[in-house]
Amino acid sequence: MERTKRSGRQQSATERRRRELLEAAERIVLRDGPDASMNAIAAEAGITKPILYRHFGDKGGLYRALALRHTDALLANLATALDAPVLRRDRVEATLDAYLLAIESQPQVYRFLMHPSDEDTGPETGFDVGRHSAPLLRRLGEELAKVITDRLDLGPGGELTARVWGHGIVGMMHGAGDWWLRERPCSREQLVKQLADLLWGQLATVEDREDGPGF
Amino acid sequence: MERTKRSGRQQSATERRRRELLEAAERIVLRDGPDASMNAIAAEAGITKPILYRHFGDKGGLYRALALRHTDALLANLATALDAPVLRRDRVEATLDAYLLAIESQPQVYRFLMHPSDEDTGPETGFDVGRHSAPLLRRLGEELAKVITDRLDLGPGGELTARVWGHGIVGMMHGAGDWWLRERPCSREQLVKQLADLLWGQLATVEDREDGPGF
DNA sequence: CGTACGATGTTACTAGCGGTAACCCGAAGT
DNA sequence: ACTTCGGGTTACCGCTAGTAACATCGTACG
Repeated sequence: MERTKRSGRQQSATERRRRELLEAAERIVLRDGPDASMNAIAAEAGITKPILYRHFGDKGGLYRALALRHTDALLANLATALDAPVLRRDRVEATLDAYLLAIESQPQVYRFLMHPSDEDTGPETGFDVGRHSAPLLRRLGEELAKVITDRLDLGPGGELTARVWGHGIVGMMHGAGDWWLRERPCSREQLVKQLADLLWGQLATVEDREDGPGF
Repeated sequence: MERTKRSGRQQSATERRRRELLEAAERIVLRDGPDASMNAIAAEAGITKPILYRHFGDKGGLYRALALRHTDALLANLATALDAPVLRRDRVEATLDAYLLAIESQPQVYRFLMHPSDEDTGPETGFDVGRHSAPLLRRLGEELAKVITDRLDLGPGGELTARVWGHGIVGMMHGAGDWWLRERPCSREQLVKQLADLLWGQLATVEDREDGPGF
């Protein structure tokens, strides 16, 4: 059992190597998009394919490892925005802005995270059909649901409401952000304001058009 | 230029054939998911690959043709729900319900439409980077934006607001629907009600928890 | 009637992908 | 000295999307 010295050194070495490989992979993914090939990644790292497979198992494993870092970073950002001690409206706007700033400043990372072709979530029980992508969105939704549950008094059944709202708001953020990133129809501040207005019930209070068949 | 007779007959024949091929493709896609191979589709149709390529150009073309039908059908459904002469809240709920009913009753079609691996949108000008999937969501968002613009009096800059809201609401519907379809945490009616509440500004009016650091 | 055309269909192939088996080598441990 | 083991390579498998070349049948036209 006296392998701590060697084993420890080895482990740190392999982890360093792993990080190097991940950085090379990131460079290639940023250059070639989500369909970067293992050959290209291996070449960028100065090695050949089997090493990648030894480290990450399969392509999904590499992509998951690669995604985890950015996912964690983004989640941390959003968590701080969500914890700011300000008015609720300001907090919501800050969170939206943090997300949009992230996807705006690194659109290639965003596209990679959101559309990882498809990977399976491993040997999961149940759910035999139809697993696809975007575990990030699920994590975001659950995280937001937790915050909502903690902060708001939603009464009985509030936990369900919080989860619905969490995933709904995240979906809204994602959908609008995706469209905005592609078309750039306005500034980030404007987008944040419009979305916050929507969440603040403007859709319900705005008047009908006078000329149309208003209902 | 007198080829109308033959040409017409031929065209109808080829279109019939095309429909047959599409139906075979649909059967396979429904069975094998979005990564159905061209070989499998051709085999199901009783032919071989090159014919598929003659009819649809490439795999993206086949998938686009296949997606178009369902997309149109879904859009038509939502349009009728969106045009119902009832209160705005009821109309919103009906639209949400129509969407959720569609994805609930045909989840495989839904997954195929939403995650078509990745296809390029053809020789499009501009947008050299980052095209991915889900043109359906964009169409939905734009359609909803049109309805909002037509119906609501949003004042100056209202067109932008309508588009933001359209894509935001569609994103909310999509995100929540995707999560709901996977976890089935509640009935469709409950989900619709919660989402409509969210759009009706409940997030802004609900009270803080008394025990937490409410802001 | 013959013939040229056009659409339908096939076989056989290329190029590249993810993934793997077999082997190689140099540095540590006893 | 000799074994063990992790990092690395070559060469391969099975599969995919996509294509070139060839065969076949029906129909329009001289």
